[in-house]
Amino acid sequence: MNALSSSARPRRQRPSIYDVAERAGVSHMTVSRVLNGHPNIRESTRERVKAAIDELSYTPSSIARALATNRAMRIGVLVDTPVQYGPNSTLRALESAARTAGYAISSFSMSPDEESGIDAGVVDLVTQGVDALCVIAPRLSSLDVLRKHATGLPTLVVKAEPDPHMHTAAVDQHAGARLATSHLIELGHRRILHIAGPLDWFDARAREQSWREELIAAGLEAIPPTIGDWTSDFGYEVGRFHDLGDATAVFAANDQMALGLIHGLTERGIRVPEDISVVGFDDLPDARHFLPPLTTVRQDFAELGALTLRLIIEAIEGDEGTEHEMIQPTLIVRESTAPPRR
Amino acid sequence: MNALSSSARPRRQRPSIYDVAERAGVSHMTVSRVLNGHPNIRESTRERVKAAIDELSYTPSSIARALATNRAMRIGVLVDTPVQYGPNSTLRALESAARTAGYAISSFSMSPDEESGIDAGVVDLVTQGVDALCVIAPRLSSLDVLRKHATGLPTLVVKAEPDPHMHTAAVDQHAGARLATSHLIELGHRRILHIAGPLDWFDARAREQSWREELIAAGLEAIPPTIGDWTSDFGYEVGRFHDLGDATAVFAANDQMALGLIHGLTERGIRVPEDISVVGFDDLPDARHFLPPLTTVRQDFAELGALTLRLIIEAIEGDEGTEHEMIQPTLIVRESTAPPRR
DNA sequence: TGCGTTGACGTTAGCGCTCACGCTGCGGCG
DNA sequence: CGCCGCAGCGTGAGCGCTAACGTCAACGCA
Repeated sequence: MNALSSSARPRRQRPSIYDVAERAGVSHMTVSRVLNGHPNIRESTRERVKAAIDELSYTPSSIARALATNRAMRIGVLVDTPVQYGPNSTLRALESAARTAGYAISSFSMSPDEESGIDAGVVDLVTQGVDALCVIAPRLSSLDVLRKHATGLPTLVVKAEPDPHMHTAAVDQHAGARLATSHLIELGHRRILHIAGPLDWFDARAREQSWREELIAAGLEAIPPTIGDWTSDFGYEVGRFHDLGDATAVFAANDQMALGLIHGLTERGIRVPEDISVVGFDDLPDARHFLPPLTTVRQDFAELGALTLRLIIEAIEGDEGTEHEMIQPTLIVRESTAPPRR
Repeated sequence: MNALSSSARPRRQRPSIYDVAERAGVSHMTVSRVLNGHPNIRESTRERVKAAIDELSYTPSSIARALATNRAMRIGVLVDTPVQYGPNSTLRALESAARTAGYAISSFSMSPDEESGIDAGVVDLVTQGVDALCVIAPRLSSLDVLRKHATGLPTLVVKAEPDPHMHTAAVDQHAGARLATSHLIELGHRRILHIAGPLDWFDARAREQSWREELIAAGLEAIPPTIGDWTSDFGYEVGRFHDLGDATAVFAANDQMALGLIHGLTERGIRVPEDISVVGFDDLPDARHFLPPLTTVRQDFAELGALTLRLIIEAIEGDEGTEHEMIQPTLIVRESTAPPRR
């Protein structure tokens, strides 16, 4: 220790492990061992140390620990448009799961309007010294960036298709879209439109693709989908102004576009579900109070967060190969769907 | 430097400042100076160092820097129920503002269902070594906990009333509630109900109080408000089952309760706005597509985030007294309000 | 009695930085 | 011509921890 130990430590900052040690009459190393639950510590000393710890109300510095162990116990999360319900919920669930596992989260949000791209995010998080990277709701282009950067960190992407180069976890988007589409088919609909999300999003692609496949499997025609941007504004435009032909049902790629769609249709005098049935995707907490209450596909984000974290930790510790796991969504039938009248 | 410098550094981890120094043929200190933009570096050496930096694609370790400077460049944010639009937007805006100022964010979410209270959050963030604390959308009880813990860190609370002990910033909730209420009064309504948020939330209290005051100032009676929980489910209950007396208008403390309320009213055969006008609070991105599109009070969360960050940084650097600043909300009139028919 | 073993600690070095110095050479000035 | 001063670097030490050893009694066992 240094010379001015017992008396004047310069500024009364947070107490260090040495302060605790001195107070308990042991070496700093013993304190460290107590903190980390090592064996071979006499019960009496352990208690002395613990007493000193809360007399000083000492908290270990995770910064110093990170420097010494080269493990920050921190996971970096890149998340696209976290104002959206899905990404935000996933992030929250992940944060909660991470905390119980002793990990902290650093999230880097990318808005479409900000020009701070995924590159900047990766650099930012690497600088922060995270132990792993997780990407939520990525665009196709994100993966190229990730591959190019080659951080050397374990990386997991939340997407519904496996990837040869990274770990993946997701709610099964394909199954969800099939659920929605087959529900409409079973009700008797033959002309089923789709309002897709931006097709540079994996989730949007998956939903569009499985909608199409389900229609074809039923011997129905897949009219080219309308490509939206996830917003209720866009759904409104479609409902208000687009030519819907002889369609009797619409599968919207998320609840917000479904909401806007219903608004637009209603203004035009088209009733839901009497004239047109509408299915959404996500099950927003408010979807049950839309007018009419929305039939939609529910994703269990809490479970997704837990699953994601589990895979990330496996990747940090083991790092054998690339894993892929999925969670099954469920269909929630409410009042925005009905059999067609014609 | 240590003996095995030039050849075998044990494991090819991230390069350190010494690797850069060696490659540029200077001392580590010179590299540090270049990194921090110190003067008194010859232009030629600066360039050599910069070249070495991106040949090695070196990124400084913010962990080591934090340990050395005792400044983590990190702000800890405690946020209540971040699935809600308001708190989530504030958090995002704060994150974005913080990043451009060179700060990172550690957020600790408290859900009502998790028992991880604010105490746990404070300890967690202090352990992470944050430079300041920020509390978003707090309950009354949170402040007691904060005061009790006495972290010694600069602390800012997002609430509409000044506090003698901490910095505060907020959207002016009182002004917002007055805006909503006076709008209804000006339309000619005399019996104006209020569905409040949980009264242990500062924001809920402020809105309730100013609704009341505005009514009294206009010589109207303030019927005791219904106390809700922010959810559309609750709004639905009220709309569907509560006795509304001879009220012709309702001011809901947030958009979600307004949405549920309209749903409930509609099911009961009460039309909005013909029979009852409804005003919300928040201006959710989807509120313009509710049926009918919702009249509501908009809060500029981006500006709030920027303001909050500015005050926090002032607190970290200066720390004189406690400041309080507010942002003004605006009323967005849409179709859920109209003059009463009687 | 001698010696290995083990429990219960202490000592030292080092993680990647920054801070406070120390040192050198060169220009200027009395 | 001597000396001061400053630009332009380099040298330690130390931030709060942990990993890897060292140490030293007590104990067991042949």
